[in-house]
Order: sequence, then C-alpha cells, then structure tokens
Amino acid sequence: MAIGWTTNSTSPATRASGCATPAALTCAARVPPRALAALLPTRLRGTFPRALTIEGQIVMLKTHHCGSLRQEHVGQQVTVAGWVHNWRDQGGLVFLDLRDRSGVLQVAIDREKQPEAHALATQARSEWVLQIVGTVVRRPAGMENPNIATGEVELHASAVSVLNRAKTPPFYINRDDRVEESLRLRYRYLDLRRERMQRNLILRHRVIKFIRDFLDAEGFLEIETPILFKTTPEGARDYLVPSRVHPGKFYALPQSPQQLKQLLMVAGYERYFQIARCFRDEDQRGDRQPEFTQLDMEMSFVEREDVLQLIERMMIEIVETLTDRQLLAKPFPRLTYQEVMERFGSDKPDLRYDLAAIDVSEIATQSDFAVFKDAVTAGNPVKAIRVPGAGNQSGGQLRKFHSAYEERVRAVGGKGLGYLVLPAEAGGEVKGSVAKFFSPELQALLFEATQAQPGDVLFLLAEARPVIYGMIDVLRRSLAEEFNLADPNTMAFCWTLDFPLMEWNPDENRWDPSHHLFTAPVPEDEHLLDSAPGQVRGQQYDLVCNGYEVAGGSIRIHRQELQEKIFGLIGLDMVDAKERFGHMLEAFTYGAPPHGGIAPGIDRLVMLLAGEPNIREVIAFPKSQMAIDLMVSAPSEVYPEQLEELSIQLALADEAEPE
RNA sequence: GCGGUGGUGGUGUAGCCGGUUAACAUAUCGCCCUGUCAAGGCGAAGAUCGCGGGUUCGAGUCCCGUCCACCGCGCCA
Repeated sequence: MAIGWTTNSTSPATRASGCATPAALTCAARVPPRALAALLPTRLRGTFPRALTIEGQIVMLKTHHCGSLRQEHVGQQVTVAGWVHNWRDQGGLVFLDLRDRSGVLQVAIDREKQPEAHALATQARSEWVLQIVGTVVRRPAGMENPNIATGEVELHASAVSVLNRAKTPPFYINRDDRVEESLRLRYRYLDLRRERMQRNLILRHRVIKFIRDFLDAEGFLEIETPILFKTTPEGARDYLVPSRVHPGKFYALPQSPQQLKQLLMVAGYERYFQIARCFRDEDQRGDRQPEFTQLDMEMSFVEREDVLQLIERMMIEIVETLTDRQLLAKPFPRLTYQEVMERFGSDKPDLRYDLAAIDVSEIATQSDFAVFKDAVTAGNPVKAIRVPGAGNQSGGQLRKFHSAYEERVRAVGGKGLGYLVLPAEAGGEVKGSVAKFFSPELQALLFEATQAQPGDVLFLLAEARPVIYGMIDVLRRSLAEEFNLADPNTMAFCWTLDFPLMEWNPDENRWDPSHHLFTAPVPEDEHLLDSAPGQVRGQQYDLVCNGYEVAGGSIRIHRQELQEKIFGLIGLDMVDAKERFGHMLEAFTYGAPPHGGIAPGIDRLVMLLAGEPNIREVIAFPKSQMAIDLMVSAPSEVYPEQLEELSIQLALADEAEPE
C-alpha cells in the first residue's frame, strides 16, 4: 500500500512542512494575534498541504479552507468542503456560499460550462454538506464583496458532490437573529455552527491556551485532581455520586480543588495550576452554571503581593493580546473591602462609571431634617450620590425620576430617598424633596463635598449598614444602565482587599468564614482572634472586572495550631473537624510551606472579553436555569436495576413521582 | 422557595379594551431568471395561539392552575 502526497501540489510552502494537520485549523503557538478581529474565522489563513492519498485515493476531502482563499490563489485548482451557508439560483448561474470554520466562500456554477455540477447545485439547500472542486478566479470588477474576507475571489466549480443532505434547520444558522434560548439549547450543535458561538469558543480556546503558555513560562505545573472526591458540608450544596462498591456511601464532585491544591503545596510542587471543572448544586444565574471552569492555581513561598502581581500581569497580557478592549487603569486599582462597601455598596463594583457614595453625615446632621439627624445620632451614615446632568428635566419628569429610584431603594430595604436638584444656572433655586431642610450655606457645603455641578441631581440616603450598601449598589447599577454609563469596550479591573476574615452568623450564633476556612488572617490582626474576631482582616483578595468577581483567592493557613483555632471559632469541634478535614490537619504537621493561591473564573472572564451578557454564550453545552441540559434531557431517570446495584431507594414526594 | 418578563405557522414578531376567514417579515415548496451575495419576480402550502381547567352566547385575548425559557431575590464557604 502506497501512502503519499499527491504530486500536483499547489503550495510550495506547505510541501516543505509536510504536515498533515490543516495549518489554518491550528492555532498560532507562540504569537497570538493582536486583535480580536484576528480571531474571526474569516481571518484564518489557509496554507494547506496537498491532499493525502492512499493507493491513489484522496482521503482528505479538501485542499483549502473556504475562508482562506485570496487573490494569491487565483488560477489554482482547489477542493473545498463545507456547509451551504446561503444559495442564489439565477437560472443559468447558481451561487452557493460555502461555509466551513474558516469562513465563507462564494462558489459560482455555470450551467453551460458545467452542466452536471450545475444540476447538482440547483438541488443544494441550506446546510447541505458539499465538496466542490474548482478554480479560484478573481471576481469581475465591481462584483467584489467587501463584507466577506474572500470577497475578492470566487470559486468556479467544475465538480460538485453532495457529502450529506440536511433538513431545514429550526432556526437561521447564517444570521445573528435573536432566537428563543430554549430552542438554541435544544439544538446546540446547530447553534454552535453560528458565527457568534464559533467566535466565542475560539476566543475561549485562545484564552486558555494563553494561560497555559503563560503559566508554563512562569514555572507552573498543570496537575489534574480527582472529580470523584469527598463531600464537605460547608459552602455550596454538593453533587453526590453513589458508590456501587461501597453501598450507602457517596463521592462528591468537587466545588473546587481547594483542598487538593493545598495538599499539592504540602507535597512540594510549589507552583500548580489546572483548568478545573467545579460543581455546585445551587440555583443558576446568568453568571452561574452548575458546572463551571476555574483557572485553579496555588503557589508556595509567596505573599499576597506575589499572587496579585502575577495575576495582574497575566490579565493585562490577555486583554491586550487577545482583544481590542481598553483597560481602564493599569496597574489595577486596589481597594479595601471597607472602602468599596462605603463608596459603592458592593465588593464587586463596576468602576467604568463613578456614581460613588460620599459620606455627608457631618453636613446632614446640621440640617433641619429629622431623618438625617436621627440617623447620625444612631451612628448611621448619611450618603450622597451625584447624578451628573439628571437635573435637566421638567419638574414632573424629575418627580417621576426620583420616585422610580425610590422604589428600587425600597425594594432592598431602604425607607426612602431624598434628592436635591442643582439649578442649571447660577443663582437659580435649589429644588428637591429635602432642599428646604438645608440652609444655603449647608447646601454649598454639600455641593462642595460632592463636587456637584449645575444641573446635577444629588440623591441622599440615610440608613443603617448594611442596608445602605444595598441601596447604593442598586442605585449605581440602575443609574448606570439608564444613562448608559458603562462603556462596553472598557475592562475596569480592580482588586478588593482586606476582607473581614469572619462574619457573624446570627442564625447559627457563630462566626462564619467569609472566604473559606483555610484563609489566613492578616498577621498584624492575629492577636484579635480571641478578643474581636470580627475585626480580623483576612489575607483574601478578589479580582473584580466590570461588576463581576472574576477571581478570588487568599494566602492560606499553613500551621496546624492556627487552623485548629479557626475551626474552634467557626464552631467546628475538633472531633468534627478531624472527621472532615483530618487529612488537611495531618498534612499541615508534615512541613507545610507558606502558600496561597487564587482561582479566576474562566467562564466569566471569557464572557467579559467576548462582550457577552452571560456565560452560556461562552460555554459549548450549557444547562438551563433549571440546571437541565435541554439537548439530551439531563438529568434523567435511571433504570431500577441501576438503583438496585447502587443500593438506592427513591423516596419521592407524591407530586414528584416519575411516570 | 419568592418576584418579574415571555411562550401565536419552521423562525422572529403583530394581534391583547373578548366578536366573522389570526396579520406581517423571513424560511420552506413550485415556476421564471447568467452576476447574485439579506438576490429578484410570480404562485403555493404552512398555526388545534405552551398545556389543563374556568368565566362567557362567544376566549389567542379575561380568570385560576401548571410546564418551559430568561432576568432578579433567597442561595452560591
């Protein structure tokens, strides 16, 4: 049996490479393209080897990718294969737009010149799979199509063969129209054919490849950890997997590889990462799926600063190398937890716009407004949010404007919302619900403190923490949406630091770890663990971008006695703790190095880089909000024999009885 | 678990203060057409209005229940 390359090669460059992999379908290994545009399938370049032959039979069904053909190919005979993207039958001349992953190519089939090919082409319909042999031709002058990358050329077909026919798809593949999402999910394999999804998954691939290359160069090892692991009752609900071999016992899918990566540090691997799947059985959101992907990583002999700098460098390079998006600030701003809560009411503020809350308690307490005076007396803050230019509307509009936001504030527990309107011209009258309680001198102080300009509106809020935080957050988000303040092309990263280590849980009457129970306290605060646990700051850090938490991590506790102390504070008695985390405590007695890590969420990161509104758009096969895979109908019932083998009996409530 | 929005030919929408034959675009099918590229022209077919119940002389439309999708709250160490 003779195996070789065909001799009528079209590309000297690829002859030398002798590579059987279509070059255009691989991704540039070392030099990622500068811009997002370079990610488009239409930009993939097709240097392509000759067809592979075995005993003279061509086994590779294409010599070039559709989207790769350019003027330089004019005159060459090529074979392409792909899906019918669109077709236009003009009688004696049929145009087929043939699509493969690299892009779209117009094929012209002439009845007079190629009657057989033409006869087949007239039958072809959307999404049929065709193989077409033809000659690349420069398009006639004036017939170029600048909207597609191959628009200067077209293929004059000499032979058409139908590799497969296709039913009419349930929705348009060739348009970016909105389609009901349940339909997209049911036919996800068709949805994934669409350009938007291909672009997103290619970007996702590039981000992950970039991360692997970057961390490899930094001395990290990629190490896999088990998917079948052990349940840990804290945190989110676990997905459980019954054991056949051990009746009545269960594995749990990892909520994250947290414990394992710390054990890898004890094991001396020093720098670990993994593109890790994580599982949490909680209700869904646009940025939450039951299974999601983290870049899980951990480093030994590092301090907080080392982790922050490494991640920051990586994120900046990802954005600048793989996208056209602008970074709002670099280095990334660093904000303390207290600062973000007081100013933005959220530990993941969207910094693309200001709308920061400013504490005006000192001024408000001098006003005649009892609500503000009482608030300050009770130790609660009075805060102002400046809304630039919002005062330039009629009195009626303003009242409507204010009451709409007052309603939002009430929805999060606020009792009311005061407002002041600065006149557009100097000397004009200051209006608004609380204007009469502030003397002109106090008003001036207020405007100075908030740097208010003519025509601005000031919203004034007085409430106890943490209710006021929720009010600030909801005001910022909804104002930014109404006034279009968030530039979609900007990536506003920041670090949130100095979280409290513990939060008081009044229901359970104990302290809860605010991050997780392996987070180390800030060394200066360690002495407060006994006297004032609520004041202890943790060595925790979150990376925030555009209002989303895109990474969270901490420096860990590596000493057994400190770890035991934390267990005590959160109400875990040592018998319990040993049962659940005995392996960790024991490991820490065998020379655990100081270590820390972080875990960026890949789905959220790619979502932001792609400019998508939810993570389903960057996941190939996501689940619905009810955690259902609409394509395969998972979860599903199982056969009684399967349950029997697992020693499991169902105890369903009547209404949940399976049919 | 709670609240909100939506579900109408294959797809996307209109119809919603109840009233004759459920409208439009597109896709699909047929015929015509040799420079189209969101092709065009002519014609055809295609909908028990998510499902179940109720009110009514009469329900896509009103009411109740239910299912599904999405958004948010709770939840998510």
